Amino acid sequence: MSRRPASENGSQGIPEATVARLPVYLRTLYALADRGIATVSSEELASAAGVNSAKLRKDLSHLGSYGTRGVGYDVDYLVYQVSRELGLTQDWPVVIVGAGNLGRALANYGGFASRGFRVAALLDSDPAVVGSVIAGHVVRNAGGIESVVTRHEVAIGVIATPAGSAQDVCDRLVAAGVTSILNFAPVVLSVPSGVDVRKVDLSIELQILAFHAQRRAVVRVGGDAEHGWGTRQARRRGGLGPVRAADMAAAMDDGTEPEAQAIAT
Amino acid sequence: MSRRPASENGSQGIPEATVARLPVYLRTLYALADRGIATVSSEELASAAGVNSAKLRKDLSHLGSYGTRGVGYDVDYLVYQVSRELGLTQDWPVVIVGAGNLGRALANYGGFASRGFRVAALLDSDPAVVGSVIAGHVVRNAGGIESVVTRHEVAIGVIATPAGSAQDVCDRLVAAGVTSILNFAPVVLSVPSGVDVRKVDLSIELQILAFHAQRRAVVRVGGDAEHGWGTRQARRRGGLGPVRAADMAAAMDDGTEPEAQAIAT
DNA sequence: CCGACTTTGTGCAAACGTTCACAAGGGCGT
DNA sequence: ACGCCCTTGTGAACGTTTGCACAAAGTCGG
Repeated sequence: MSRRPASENGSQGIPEATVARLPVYLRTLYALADRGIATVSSEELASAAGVNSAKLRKDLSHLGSYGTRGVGYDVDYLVYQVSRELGLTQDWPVVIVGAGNLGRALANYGGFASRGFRVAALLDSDPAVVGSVIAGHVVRNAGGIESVVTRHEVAIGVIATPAGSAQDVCDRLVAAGVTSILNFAPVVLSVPSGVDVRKVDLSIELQILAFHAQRRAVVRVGGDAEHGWGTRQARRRGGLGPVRAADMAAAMDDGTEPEAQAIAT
Repeated sequence: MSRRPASENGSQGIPEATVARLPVYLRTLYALADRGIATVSSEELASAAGVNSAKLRKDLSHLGSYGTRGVGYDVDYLVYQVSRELGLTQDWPVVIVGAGNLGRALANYGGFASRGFRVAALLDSDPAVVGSVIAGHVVRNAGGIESVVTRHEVAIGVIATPAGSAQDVCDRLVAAGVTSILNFAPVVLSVPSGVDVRKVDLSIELQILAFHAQRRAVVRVGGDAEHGWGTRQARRRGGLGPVRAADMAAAMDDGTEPEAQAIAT
């Protein structure tokens, strides 16, 4: 993710963990405003945002002193301050590369446009898709990445291609001047420093859930003692050979397959 | 996210940060195996997975001692160990609620089935969609959540509904016995303890990218010195009413940052 | 069989994030 | 004008995560 050393955070510089929560606060604030609520305490806002109130206050304190003691925070005012801090008071043109299932869903996604993000172009390399219209956008040939990025001064690119093309597309986006990338392809992208990559990976999230679900199941059924060949010490094997075949057979036959993605296209 | 206190981690119990990286290692390992590589060092694997090697080794050490000093890790064997730790040696039936753009994209997503996850059912409440076939699944009425969950012993639910229905759907999934939820709707779900929720939110990711992109732009153009009305002390206003409009106007037309100064206090 | 070389696994310290608990500050009723 | 009550903002303690640096442990050539 191109982590910036926090040392660079002289006096400005909001902790990364805080930045990641600001959008949640913002959304929550919008919801409150919609319900006609003008003022909110840290306790209320925190509970609506699903965090604890001390954390919320510390997070907001990084933006400045925008609350009123004994009263709380003015909703509209805070909306504005958080938006400004996140850079949402300006317009962000975005290119989406890959117009498969996912790219289409993204282009149609309403929340996309709702916070200052605007789809500048939707690109794909498949001739069968190029030229079709999706969510009001004519799908352009992926060959045009450079010209679209330059002409619209796009800073944010979304990669919704299959894994195989992702690094290529990424390189071209970066070469064209994109410095922020949201990657949906299940690969680790390598980018020069100064470029920010965030990834969204359904499969990873499911695997994390599976881990916890499994742990719950094991605890419920078997207690937390170790049993079978799972014990760490017992697992140590002398050489690298004999045991492996059995292990692998067990692993293979459950339908697990290697990569082979094709999210889109 | 229902965070478990790490104190509960006796000798087993893998740090959350490690769990979140295991799927990335796993994917990387599969890619290596596909290229016919049988053995890999922590340095190589780490660089392919985009982390540093000390972190990788520490992460893997939580699963056991599965490497060979002077040699590295056997790829197939490690694949199996990581899979087992994540609970991917068993089959996980998943229900997807919401068959809109996103739900459809998810149902079609190849990577979904590739790691032991299987779509048990696809549900929607819209009569116009119910009955249609998507990715080989007949869309069922959302009223059938309970029976589907019970019959297939579903532990993982995916919410791909609009924000407004998400909490309802979530409550019903939980009541039916689902303990792990992957939420794509832009709301904070509230669940009883013991239930695990992970969220995926495109809009949040974009906003985080926007924050960094903006920061880069500001630094490049304006330097990091403080200027204008930004100082915190100066920011303090008397009441909540009168000054606000002016502040906002000022903030609007001067595109620069009020941040930038000593947190000292 | 030995010694040189490679790579793992881990103790430790520093960085980072979270939470508690409370002083400082501001509104509001009297 | 005063004092009570409420809520913010933050110092300090604690827990978690990262990364360095190196001893332990294994391989491999001779």
